[in-house]
Amino acid sequence: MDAYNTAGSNYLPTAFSSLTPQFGHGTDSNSSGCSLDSMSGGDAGVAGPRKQMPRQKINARERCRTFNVNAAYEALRILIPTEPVNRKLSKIEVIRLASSYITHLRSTLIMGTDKSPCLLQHSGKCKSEYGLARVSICTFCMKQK
DNA sequence: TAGGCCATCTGGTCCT
DNA sequence: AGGACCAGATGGCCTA
Repeated sequence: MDAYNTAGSNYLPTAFSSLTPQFGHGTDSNSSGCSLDSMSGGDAGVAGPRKQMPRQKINARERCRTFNVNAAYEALRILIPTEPVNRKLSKIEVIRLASSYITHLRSTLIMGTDKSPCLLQHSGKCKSEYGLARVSICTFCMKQK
């Protein structure tokens, strides 16, 4: 299931390999280290023979956008506890684990304990705010011993 | 080698 | 009109 990990650990985006992306503080989506000036370089030679000017610009902008998306992923990624600690999560793992981690933290708040709060909450004593007793196995509860 | 993950390109759509 | 966003296609890299 979660067999995919660490695969792209040292995967270096070709267009950004020279940029040394400033991951980490990507809360500001506009200023997270991507500028068109620095990346509209002369690649993208795929386009037609001559009319590549507008296409290059669009491609560079899209690369910039992808860069910002990845910065946001990275910002989220570092908030998620992993095992081992430096395990690189894929994007889909980031989304899924962030979701379950938020649920876990919310259960911690509600139950007032960090000892398997999700299991306690779903054991029947306490239902969610919507009255639904969700049966789920919390990765973060299981991790604690 | 197959499958997973990813970056990039590209065209379409929506918004300002 | 130009920019932002999105999804599909494509090809490369990496691991089992």
